[in-house]
Amino acid sequence: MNYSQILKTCPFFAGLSDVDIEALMGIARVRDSSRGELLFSDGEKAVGFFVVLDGKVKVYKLSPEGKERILHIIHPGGTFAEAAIFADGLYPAYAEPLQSSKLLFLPKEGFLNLLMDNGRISINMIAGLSKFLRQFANQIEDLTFKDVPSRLARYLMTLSEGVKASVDLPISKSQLASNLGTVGETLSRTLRKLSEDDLISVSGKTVKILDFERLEELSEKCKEG
Amino acid sequence: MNYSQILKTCPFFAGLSDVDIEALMGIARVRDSSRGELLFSDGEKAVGFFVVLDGKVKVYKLSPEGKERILHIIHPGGTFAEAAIFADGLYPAYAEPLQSSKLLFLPKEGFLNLLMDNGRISINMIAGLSKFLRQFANQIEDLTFKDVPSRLARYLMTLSEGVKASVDLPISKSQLASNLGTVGETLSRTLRKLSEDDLISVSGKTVKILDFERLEELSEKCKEG
DNA sequence: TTAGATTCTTGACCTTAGTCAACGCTTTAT
DNA sequence: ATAAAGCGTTGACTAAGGTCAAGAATCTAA
Repeated sequence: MNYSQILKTCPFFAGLSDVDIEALMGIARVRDSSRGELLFSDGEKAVGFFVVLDGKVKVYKLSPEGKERILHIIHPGGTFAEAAIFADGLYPAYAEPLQSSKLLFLPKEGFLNLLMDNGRISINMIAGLSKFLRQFANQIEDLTFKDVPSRLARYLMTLSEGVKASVDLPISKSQLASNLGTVGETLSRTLRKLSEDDLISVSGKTVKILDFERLEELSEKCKEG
Repeated sequence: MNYSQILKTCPFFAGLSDVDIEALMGIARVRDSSRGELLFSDGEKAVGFFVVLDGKVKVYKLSPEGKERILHIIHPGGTFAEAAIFADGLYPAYAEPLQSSKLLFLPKEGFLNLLMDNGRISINMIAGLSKFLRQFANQIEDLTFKDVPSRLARYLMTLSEGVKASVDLPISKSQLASNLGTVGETLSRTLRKLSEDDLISVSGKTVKILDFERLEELSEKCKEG
């Protein structure tokens, strides 16, 4: 199987010439990793970053008491920890696969050399970081302005891309709760409430959207708006 | 007054050669802006980004009801909106000076051209974005794991750099509240509580730190930890 | 100085959502 | 098949912190 082909489909490598891709592949290592295996820890020295080829990886923080808060879920084509090799040289969080995953590891040293004289790669990297930043800004906005039902509604609308009437949650409900900044119990209750209001119907991991209009409204609504 | 000299002291331009700085100055425009003047709005097309030479600028989001949440306060030497010209080409928030400020405006077009064949500038940009990302991740962590007293304590410790016994709040208390993800009333109560516990003493904008040890402890503590 | 406008403080109240605990359902392993 | 573990649901309780409203203090301008 040709990894270069996979790479071309992912945003981070979009628009790169074959030569650039080859250069990147030259320094990359493929790594298979199974569910629950710790890829790196918060505070550990950053030696490189990852591209997800297959599977799913969660990046999360841990409170001193051991409660986890998921910052991102990375799907195939996504990258993670790319900021770490610049910011302060330490990984800023924990990372582990949610299922068996195939990863590409790009070591810091080699990558920095490539960047220095490859404008295209640099710009892609900048674009990727900018999008991340945007995502984080939205998360912060959500956490301060929106309550749980509203955040859940936004999540569902995003999943359905505004059209699909039926979506499958890509992760477990407790993981989703952590990603939405809440806990399993509250998510459970909120799903029930939205069902009772006939906005959605839930069966296992499958969520049917019954009323796009009101769900959209809810997702835009703010704390007592 | 020589702006190139100022630029050299700010992280975003650190390590650039004189030639690079001149190239940047070649495309930059100086702009004076007074308190409350809107620099750009959320959703507006991004035509460039800014460097603060003098003064202070707040970058904030507005809820539909008009409540503001400050995402950053930018001090001299800092940049803002640099991610906007990459992410989706729109400004992600509002920006306005908290006082009369001197800004440098770098137009998108010219800047992208520079980036394309200047590895050093690209890498600085990447480093800057990475640090931002780190900050945001910390904010999210704080919002989910820490309560208001703890966030305030962390803020004060950062201001005092762990040593200064007396610090002046650089912004108004309600602005600070918004930046800490709370409201004026709660900040006021929290400041009082910390005073009553003899951790600090407050008089106007001046805060004296009476007990570094316990303040540090508090800043690290989590919700019911 | 005085008036007006902000900003800050305080009290009373109320809502959201987190905690704890118990139990049901599903999945995996032996 | 049955145990064991993990995930999900539900109820009762609690507390952090937001809202509203009123008053005090501080700042600004004529």
